[in-house]
Amino acid sequence: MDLQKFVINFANSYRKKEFIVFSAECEVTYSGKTETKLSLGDRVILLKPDGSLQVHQPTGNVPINYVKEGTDHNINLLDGNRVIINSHNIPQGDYMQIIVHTLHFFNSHKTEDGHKIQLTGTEKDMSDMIYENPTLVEQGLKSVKQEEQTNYGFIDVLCRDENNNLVVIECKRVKADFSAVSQLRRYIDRVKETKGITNIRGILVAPAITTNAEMMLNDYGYKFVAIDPPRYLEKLKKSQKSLGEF
Amino acid sequence: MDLQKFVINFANSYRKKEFIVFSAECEVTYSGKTETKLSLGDRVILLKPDGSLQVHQPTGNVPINYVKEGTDHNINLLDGNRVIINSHNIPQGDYMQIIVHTLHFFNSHKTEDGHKIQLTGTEKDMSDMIYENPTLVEQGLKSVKQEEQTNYGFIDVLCRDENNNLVVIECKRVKADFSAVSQLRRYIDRVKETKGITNIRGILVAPAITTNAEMMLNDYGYKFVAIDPPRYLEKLKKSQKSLGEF
DNA sequence: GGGGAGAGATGCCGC
DNA sequence: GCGGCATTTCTCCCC
Repeated sequence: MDLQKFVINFANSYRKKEFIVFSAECEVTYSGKTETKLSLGDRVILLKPDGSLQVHQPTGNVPINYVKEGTDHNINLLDGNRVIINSHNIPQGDYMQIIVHTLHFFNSHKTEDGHKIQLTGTEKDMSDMIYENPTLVEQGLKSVKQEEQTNYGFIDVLCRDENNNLVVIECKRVKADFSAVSQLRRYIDRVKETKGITNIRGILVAPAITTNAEMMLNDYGYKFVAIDPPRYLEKLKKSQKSLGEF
Repeated sequence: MDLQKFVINFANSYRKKEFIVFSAECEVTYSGKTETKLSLGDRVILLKPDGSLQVHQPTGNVPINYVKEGTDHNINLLDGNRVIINSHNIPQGDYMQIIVHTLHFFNSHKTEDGHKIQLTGTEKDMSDMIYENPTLVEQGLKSVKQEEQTNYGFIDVLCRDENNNLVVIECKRVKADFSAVSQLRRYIDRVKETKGITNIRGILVAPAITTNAEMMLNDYGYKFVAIDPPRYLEKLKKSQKSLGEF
């Protein structure tokens, strides 16, 4: 497909809100939240029906450049042998420019997909599990409230221990770091202040914790309990079962 | 292209490490860090030369499903009218399965792109600007050190004020929130402890701060100074200039 | 490779 | 829309 035909096809497909996919040797500049410049190379470009556009290099999980949904796009022949695509998103303050030198392929088509993804094994699942069964965390623990709102953010799970101390529990589905400990401390500070109580404990629940974060946690007098998110428990059970079967 | 030809072309292109792009009505399941299920719909799929694969719905800036670089892929006819692609990444513990019902288009090609993106206007640029010119933040401020390491993380800029107090400065390139305040507090706590001093102040520098975060900041006795990242300053100057010209 | 923190983070939900 | 926060975050840098 020559560049003139590319311009016409692109414009038609864009007007019809089709999913446009093409590959080209191109340069990209972006101006908005920052300024970026990407010199000539081969990239695959997706322009979705919602107006979002992504530029993909041959490596990496994320687009090297992009504009969000609701962006307006404009295509023109720049001279005999180049094409320029200007993309504006006024509310976002974003502007992107692609200069196409060579087109490798072009495709566009109507798409139908109303489905949402179903996902399990999130932090919320972990919080639910602990709220339902707080003794997983500590003997004698009783759940009080989930997602308790404070002015300093919300607490994953609030419990009482067997000595009737309030216990603030913060869950992380991956290895806990400094910011998790800071978050826990922030909630405890706030509860101490608003409820005017001092017999309050903090527990950080995660599959693991970094060494330094654990030291900080200990400095603050809080506790770490290692628990995997629900999905990992299932996986573990299955693998143990399989091992048994062999 | 019929499904049998799709399987053959896919396998050939994959072996040659070409950039594969296709669109299909398909189902996707993923098992790894979580478990996901996505039922039948139209998606565009990218398989890059590095082994990473992404599934894109017609909307959104990010892939709905993906596996990272270094993943192994396997394609087969499932029965007369479906194709199954199995993707494994053993080190990551990831497994993905795509069942293709209808193929909309297929393309693959060699790509060349060794270029890295150039980017300006980051938090580091902001930190540099403040280190070079600390009086932007406060009259009489003198820079001491950039990226001072503490056991609780590193400090963006360390200064002394005109009364010889140590001043810890934390920069954010976007509106500051609770976690920025928590971060500042963590560093100050640590400096107080390790250096055994109490005449230490905290300043949070950002273009803006949320109301609640500012209350928390005030509770802790720290200070907020509104400064835009370098690029925004330029932008502001330009827009003021333009206004003057009209 | 782990730890720590930024990112043009993105996306989701709540108010 | 802002706020608060998780994310299969991803990416980079430093130890």
